Amino acid sequence: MTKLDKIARLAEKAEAKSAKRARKKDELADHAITALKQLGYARTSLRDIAEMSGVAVGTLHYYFEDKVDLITYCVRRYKVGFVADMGSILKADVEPEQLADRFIKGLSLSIRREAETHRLWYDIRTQAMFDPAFEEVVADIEDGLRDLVATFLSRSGVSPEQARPTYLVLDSFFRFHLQAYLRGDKGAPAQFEIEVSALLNRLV
Amino acid sequence: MTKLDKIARLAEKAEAKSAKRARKKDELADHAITALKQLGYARTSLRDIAEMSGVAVGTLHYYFEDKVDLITYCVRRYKVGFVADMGSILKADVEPEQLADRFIKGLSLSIRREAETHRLWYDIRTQAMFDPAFEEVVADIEDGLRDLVATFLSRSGVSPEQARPTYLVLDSFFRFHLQAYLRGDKGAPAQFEIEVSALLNRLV
DNA sequence: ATAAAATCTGAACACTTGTCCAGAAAAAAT
DNA sequence: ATTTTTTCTGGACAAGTGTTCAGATTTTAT
Repeated sequence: MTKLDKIARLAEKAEAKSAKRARKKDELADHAITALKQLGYARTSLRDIAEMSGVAVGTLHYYFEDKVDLITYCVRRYKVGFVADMGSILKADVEPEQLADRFIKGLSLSIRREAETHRLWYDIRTQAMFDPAFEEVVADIEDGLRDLVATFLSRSGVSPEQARPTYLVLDSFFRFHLQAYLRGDKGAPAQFEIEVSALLNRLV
Repeated sequence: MTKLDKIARLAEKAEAKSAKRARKKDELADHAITALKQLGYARTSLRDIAEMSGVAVGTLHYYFEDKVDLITYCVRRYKVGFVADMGSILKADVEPEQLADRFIKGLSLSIRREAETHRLWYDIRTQAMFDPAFEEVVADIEDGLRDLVATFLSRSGVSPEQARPTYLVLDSFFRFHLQAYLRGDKGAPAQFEIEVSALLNRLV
């Protein structure tokens, strides 16, 4: 066995190790998210998360620097997933007309399915107004969302300059009907579809 | 002195007393707001507020039921003032063309002048997604804001049905540029004016 | 089988939180 | 001037917070 082989073997081991650690981090983050989306950022303690994960408090600190590190990791993880989900809708080969419809339906479905997770996003986004520790992750995610809208618009033949304003408009309707849905208004997602369709038709 | 006179006198006293109490409540609330807008809902303790008011913690409980009561009182108080301010702009006798301009300028000025207070509003609005105790005050204020937009639209000759969607759009731009402004982007309010003007011109 | 390294535990720490309340201080009524 | 009522104080309380860390446990390497 040459020296290079040895080094390669060691590198492999190290990688496998950090991959395992990453998997465990994600596993913990997933449990943390289930806790966070129920209680919100301020009301969720590390003990809540530890209990939810079936793990001792110390373990959380073994994997995450501190509470902020844990929470930003969680938010990033979930929102990346959301952007990917919505992105896959746009990748499917569909006619431009159907595209907008699918996009909107995807969003309204997400209100129904992931209402609690989305409210966590709005919680963190608001926290960022007070705590600079959240500024970066919020800006990153908001960029991702804007890009998502940009690809949607470019596929619909609209100038990409409209990405930011369109994102903002979509977001405000999304947030409003999410709020209504959380308050018990089961018809909110359908209403969301109607109102946003009307708005996009005027734009596209 | 007749018996009726006596009763009237007593009623007067009672009224003066409760008026005095109301004034003191408002005084405390104003101090509380200065604390809340710096730290946000979750991070502001009753001790912070007490210190800011130059008063002992017990005094706060003498005037307010509990923390939620105090905070909702504060939010209501400040937002009512904001709606009144904006409403007075609409009451002035101006041409419809100037109206939109004035309205937008008023909003952008408020970003500059009351940035911290507005972020408190967004904080509470998000809290309402988790804590039903805030649902009522948030719904009330949001109704007030929608009505504000409605009167603006009716003066501009736009169907009042557009009030809700227009409010949502204005809100999203307001929130976004407020966030940018708080992050240090001094040009955000001006940008807000430009973007919203473009949007309203298309609508009006 | 043994040693070493990584993983995990949960008690302990120092601190903060909202709330309560006996009693002091001030104001109002008599 | 005296009593009654209102207003206010600030210490005490129980519960909860994030963080630390010595040591137990498990996994990995030799």
